[in-house]
Amino acid sequence: MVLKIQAIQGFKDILPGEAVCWQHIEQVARDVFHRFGFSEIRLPMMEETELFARSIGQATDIVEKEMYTFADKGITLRPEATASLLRAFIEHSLHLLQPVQKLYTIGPMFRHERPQKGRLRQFHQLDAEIIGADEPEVDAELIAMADMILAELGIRTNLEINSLGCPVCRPAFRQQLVAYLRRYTNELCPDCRRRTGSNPLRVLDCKNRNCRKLVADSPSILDFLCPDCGRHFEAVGRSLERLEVDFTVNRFMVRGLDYYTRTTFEFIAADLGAQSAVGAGGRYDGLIEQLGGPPLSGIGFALGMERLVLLMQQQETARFSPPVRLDVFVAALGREAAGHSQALVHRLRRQGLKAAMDHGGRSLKAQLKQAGRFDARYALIIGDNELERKSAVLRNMTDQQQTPFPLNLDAAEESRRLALLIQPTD
RNA sequence: GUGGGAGUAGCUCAGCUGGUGGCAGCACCUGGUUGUGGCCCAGGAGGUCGUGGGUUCAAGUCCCAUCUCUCACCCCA
Repeated sequence: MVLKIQAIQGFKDILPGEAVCWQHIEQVARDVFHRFGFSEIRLPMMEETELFARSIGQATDIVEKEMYTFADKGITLRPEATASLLRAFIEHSLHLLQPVQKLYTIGPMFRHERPQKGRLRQFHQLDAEIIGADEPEVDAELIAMADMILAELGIRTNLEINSLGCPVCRPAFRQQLVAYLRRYTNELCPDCRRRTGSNPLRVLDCKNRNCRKLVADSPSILDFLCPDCGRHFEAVGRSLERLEVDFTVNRFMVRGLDYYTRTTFEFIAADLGAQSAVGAGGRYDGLIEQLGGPPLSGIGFALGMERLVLLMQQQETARFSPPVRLDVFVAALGREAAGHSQALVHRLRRQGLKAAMDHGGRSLKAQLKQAGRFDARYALIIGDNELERKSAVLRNMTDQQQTPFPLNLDAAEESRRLALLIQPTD
């Protein structure tokens, strides 16, 4: 070996065994999205750097130090999906097509963070957004959709919701909170001392025990909500109850991105280590206008696919069906039989069957072993003997029953007969 | 960016206080069955013990450096 090349830090291969889990998750998610009337939108993975700076927030860690930016070209690998989606929404004036747009997108995001459990530098999200509606019932419906995806994957989580208020009421709260924190500056952890100045809301969800204790008696954002925000938050709760979605209100929950307003929520999972949020989102009224679009409000969420996979592997309730089995494995013995088999396998595939064979000229024993590895339902054994006698052996791999299969037909008829005999399940 | 833990076969790992790399398990290949998978039995293949330096008669084992992985802080899906 000249030089050992491996995947770069924080980037991971998803091997076949795990990929079936990913396929399952995507399939379930798409199905639920479609049930809720969402349409897929596919977006580029790079945008002008400016887009993220303006949406996520200039002062956030993401923009400040975690973005993969090609400085000379002024472009950046997207660290999240919402900004790109809104850019596309605005660019193509999608609001003119219908007043309320429900969109979802699935794909990789990039952040230059230190990898740990449930956190990678390239990670994947299921992202959904509702644009053009600000009714609290819409918030509830979107949250209920995420809840349904998790439920159908068999993943157990706790849903926490909060309201971050709006530009009318948040400044007053922020001011009061800072005033409160200033009184305890000496007792706060160093990080929180820093946060008090830069992002005081972040102190509310500090993990430090002492900070938690101090913050327990801090002013509550919920007491500061303006009448509109207060009514909105109450209604979201009532609506979630109608939809039978369990939740708890957590006034200490804050979100990292600057654009969030009003409703925010997180789906928390045990078994995920420190990165316990498997999904999260919130409302972002005002953001679209801020990006140069029409004055429309919006709300969205993202589910972390790596975290979903982790939970699927760890929670016994989360299961998915194994990969589909091969319908038939053709075991050929001898050159002539191999040629005949290859043509047959090809015709079977044209008919929609999952068929395979081995081209190594290996022993029957080895070939049947391989059929077993494919979890083939049937094996068709064709040797030069069989060609001569015009009769192959069809072996049911489950019950080991073997029946003769006539080879004295024309090619098309032969594959049709076989297809009929083994009755593929899908 | 800051800490802790770990790197021995494709995978999971033994290897005690330095003394020849493991009949180890799984997986793989071959044979037991002149052409019949899974179970069993026998055999085989597979390693510069992450890398570089040092101590020593002798290093997988001790020391230093470095790389990688991992968990946590931070941040967040």
